[in-house]
Amino acid sequence: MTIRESGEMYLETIHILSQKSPNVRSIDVGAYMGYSKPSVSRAIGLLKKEGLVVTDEQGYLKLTESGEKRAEIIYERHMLLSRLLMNIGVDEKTATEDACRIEHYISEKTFDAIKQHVKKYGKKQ
Amino acid sequence: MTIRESGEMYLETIHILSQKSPNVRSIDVGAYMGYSKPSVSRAIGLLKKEGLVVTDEQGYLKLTESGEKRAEIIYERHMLLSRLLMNIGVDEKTATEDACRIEHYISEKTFDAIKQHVKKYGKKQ
DNA sequence: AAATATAGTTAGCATTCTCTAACTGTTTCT
DNA sequence: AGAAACAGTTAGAGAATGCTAACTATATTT
Repeated sequence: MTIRESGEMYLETIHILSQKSPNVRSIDVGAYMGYSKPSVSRAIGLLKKEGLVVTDEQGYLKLTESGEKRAEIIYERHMLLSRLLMNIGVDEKTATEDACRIEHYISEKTFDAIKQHVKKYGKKQ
Repeated sequence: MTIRESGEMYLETIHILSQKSPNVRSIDVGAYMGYSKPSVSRAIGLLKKEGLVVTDEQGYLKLTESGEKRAEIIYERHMLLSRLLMNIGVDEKTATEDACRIEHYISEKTFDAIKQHVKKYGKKQ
């Protein structure tokens, strides 16, 4: 089984929370995403089985190398997408929310085009 | 219960097929979408229950007024999205495919911004 | 130490949406 | 008329992903 939208969201969340503080727990992931503990527990279990997440000695969640790679791809997509939307006039909040929902369904090709576009027309905001 | 991504796709498909020929059957919808007969049967049943689709005297599928309205919204989104993607350099096939996947997740606000953008920078292609 | 709080898991349910298998009913062909 | 083909439905399975209830285990507070 390969990872899907839901799994990508969990990976991205761990990635984001890890930047703020390296000690990320399941409960923090759930709080951030607005999901219940069992939902997170199950999802993290699957990510562990996929070799994308591990828990360190103290029980904190860590992305493995492949998990980190995957999370970064999604996160980059998220950033680029929201920038594209902001470039065409969408406010930041809406851009972020929409980017979050559609980031999982964009092809590599489109993603590349967005990258070029954002590079050309204002990388910031 | 309100309609979701899947239902929107069925509505859009009926809308598209109706433009080519007004006599659309479930089997045509299935063929177009690549779904089995039972999947279509079930989905159309739900759309009928929602009052978005009816069958005429000869058993052909017709969108009701509200179904048509809904289908047009989605179709317009589809067109605008693929134009936006083509505007930033994505080839038509990829743009169409990606638009199809993300059209259901875009907010009204973002959609308005895309509309403005497409109006300004090349409405065609 | 006992009580409480916090984190995580297990079990089981619900929804959405696909599928195959098998049935019904209606045309169409020979 | 009988066989075959085609369209549609019913029954039931199964994957993905959320939930609540209830449990375990550990840490903290009194």
